Amino acid sequence: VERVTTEAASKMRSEGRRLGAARRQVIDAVAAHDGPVSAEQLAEELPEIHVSSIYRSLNMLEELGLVRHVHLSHGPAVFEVADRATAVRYLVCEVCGRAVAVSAEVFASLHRKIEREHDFLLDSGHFALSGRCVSCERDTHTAH
Amino acid sequence: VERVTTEAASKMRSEGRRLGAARRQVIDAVAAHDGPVSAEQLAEELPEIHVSSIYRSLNMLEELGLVRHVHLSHGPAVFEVADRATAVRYLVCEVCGRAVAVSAEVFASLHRKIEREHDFLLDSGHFALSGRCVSCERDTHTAH
DNA sequence: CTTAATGCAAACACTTTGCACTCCC
DNA sequence: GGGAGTGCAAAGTGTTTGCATTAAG
Repeated sequence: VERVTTEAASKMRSEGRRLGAARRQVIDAVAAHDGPVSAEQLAEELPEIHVSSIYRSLNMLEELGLVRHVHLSHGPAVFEVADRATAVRYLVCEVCGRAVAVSAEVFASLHRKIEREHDFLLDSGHFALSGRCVSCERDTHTAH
Repeated sequence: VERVTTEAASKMRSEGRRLGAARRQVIDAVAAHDGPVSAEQLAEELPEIHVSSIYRSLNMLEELGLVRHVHLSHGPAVFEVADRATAVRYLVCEVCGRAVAVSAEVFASLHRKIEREHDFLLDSGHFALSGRCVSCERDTHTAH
């Protein structure tokens, strides 16, 4: 959590970037969450920082490779620290909206298969995988 | 192509829906494409139909299960006839933006694995999978 | 003739941008 | 004190909605 902020600071300095109030607080806030956060949520948590600065900070942090955004479904993108984002994939239920994180390793053999058969290197983390929890699926069937 | 329109007409009638100009033309246009189309593309092809009617038609066709929309990346959703949409998955290159369709069967074992290990029924078609063509990957490496 | 479908304009959600001001280095 | 960072307002996409009008059944 603290490490992220320090790493961010040095990366930014080494690129001639400065570390203003918005940036510092956005990094800290993203790192403080254990799951992904939307820009709007961050704006609520940091009332003195303007939304546009939050977006700008997130974008620059993403360029530096410290943060990544994921699309869980329709609705806003969500951000999280890069190393967590690369370790995890999200399954989002279309019915209840819940997002469950699963290890990226679950996709390893699919990656290999697609690289072999389609000359394509999958980045299966950028968009969540949608579907339905078995429990929601059951509910829609009994409800018919 | 013709079959889709006929099927649509009967499904709609059986739900007390009417078949106006916009709907008929939207169905035909979607069916005429062999790949996915955005609402805006359809609006260009059908200048006498207003965009909002195109969206309304697409949404209702989706409710009837005749059409599905897919998110290829950022940018607008794209629509295609339901049976094609369920047979195919898209791999979208983050660099060149090209979308390649691959058989849904490629994902069959992943589906089973995720159902078994996470009680989750994957609908791997709603969002495209992003990544990079091997050729684009090569280019970004040599260009650094 | 009744009520669903359409066109149009306005609203909406999310994100980016231009510009003046601020404050980090 | 010079230029990157910030706030604010405004614009930009992509999509939906309210309402008066048209037309399908």
